[in-house]
Amino acid sequence: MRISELAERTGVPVHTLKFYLREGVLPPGRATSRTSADYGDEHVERVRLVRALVEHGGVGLRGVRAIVGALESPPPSRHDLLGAAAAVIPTPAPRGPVDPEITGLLEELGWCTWSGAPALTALGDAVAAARAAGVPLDAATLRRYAAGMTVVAEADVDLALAAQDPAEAMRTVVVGTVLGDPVLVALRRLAQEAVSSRRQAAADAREDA
Amino acid sequence: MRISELAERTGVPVHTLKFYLREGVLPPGRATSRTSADYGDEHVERVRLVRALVEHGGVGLRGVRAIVGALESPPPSRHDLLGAAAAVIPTPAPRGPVDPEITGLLEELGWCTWSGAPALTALGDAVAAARAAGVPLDAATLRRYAAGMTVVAEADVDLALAAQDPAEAMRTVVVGTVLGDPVLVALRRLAQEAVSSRRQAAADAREDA
DNA sequence: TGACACCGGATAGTGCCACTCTCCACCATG
DNA sequence: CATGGTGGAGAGTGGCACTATCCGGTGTCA
Repeated sequence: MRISELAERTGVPVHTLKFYLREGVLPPGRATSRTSADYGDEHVERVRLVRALVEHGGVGLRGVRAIVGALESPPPSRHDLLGAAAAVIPTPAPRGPVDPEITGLLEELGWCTWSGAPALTALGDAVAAARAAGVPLDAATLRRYAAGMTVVAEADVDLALAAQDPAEAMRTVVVGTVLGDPVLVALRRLAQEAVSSRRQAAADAREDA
Repeated sequence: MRISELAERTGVPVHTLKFYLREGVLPPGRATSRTSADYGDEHVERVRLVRALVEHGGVGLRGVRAIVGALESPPPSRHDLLGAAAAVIPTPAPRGPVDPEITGLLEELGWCTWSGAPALTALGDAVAAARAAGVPLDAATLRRYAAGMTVVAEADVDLALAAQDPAEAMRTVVVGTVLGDPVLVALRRLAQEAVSSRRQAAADAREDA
């Protein structure tokens, strides 16, 4: 198909598609002449991926470029998969040292991670920011958070293991992680409401009794 | 203290503080003369809150203004607290209708939420985006996600109930929700790694046997 | 064959937003 | 009295995703 049809099918303006081509997040089509190229279903899929990452994942085009680059050359073995995925998932720049309390907590959980891992510094910074803003985020709460995220991570790993080939597993891990975050955030809001109203109902029942 | 000392204590440039004053996210100090004002510890706290929300919460100044406005006039009763908090927490604009599968899932969980709630549409859009990007996000996985987030939400509600006064509870809910998101995201990454390596170890052990 | 829209490619411009700088009159402090 | 910080307002900066303009070439239909 031509670029105009690609635009029509994806709902993305032609200008933006050209921009994506220039930025290297959309591979060029098979050139049929000097001034026209042929795009296939894989381009439609790619455009949808890019849009989802940008709009819902909050990923910049630099991050998208890294992700699609990794998806195009997936690691051969399942073992490196998670490392390769972690290397490609955009993470906030580290802002400060990690509180020893955090590393202690992770050790206690048996989550031995290489000190300096992006997710570790991100955790340290996020906890420090929350506390600086006045949230009483104690170790007990963090442990409960960790328990909840373990449930989530089990589901994540199962989803990745269900993939047929390494390329699909890679896509599931990377894209599922990035686009799964907003899903989890929304579920957290809904769960807060549900838990709160359940507690309220229980309190009312006690009051009536 | 004067604005320069406020800048020094918070590490935020004077120009930025003036900007925050203009944008209404930082209340003016007590004027001691026509060209000088006095700032207190509450200003230091507020600046730290604003920085945390902007830098780590990814909240824009418009959202920060809404949040600090709500924190200054907290609801009197605990009952409205969650509603008031939900109204103030920035949510992505709804992009499309919610898949009936999602609403069915929530009903099944007993999370009866007003159709059209921001968190509900956000969930629908996030799931739709993930699926459009090729992530096989099935209902079973969503159920597991919901289970994990229930654990998180229980911790959230307990944290809010531990607050002394409604104002502190409000701050804990709103700020804890916004700044808790990056904490959870980081924990998810670490949990994925931990779960994956645990599974790997188990598989190796089976192989050796 | 010729008109014409469309194609690719490159350059420049837009809008948003958080921040930063400039300028000014004024006052506190040495 | 001189200096420099202060409050206040406007304009400028930089990053980034996108959008518009322009160009020569080309497929297509009359």
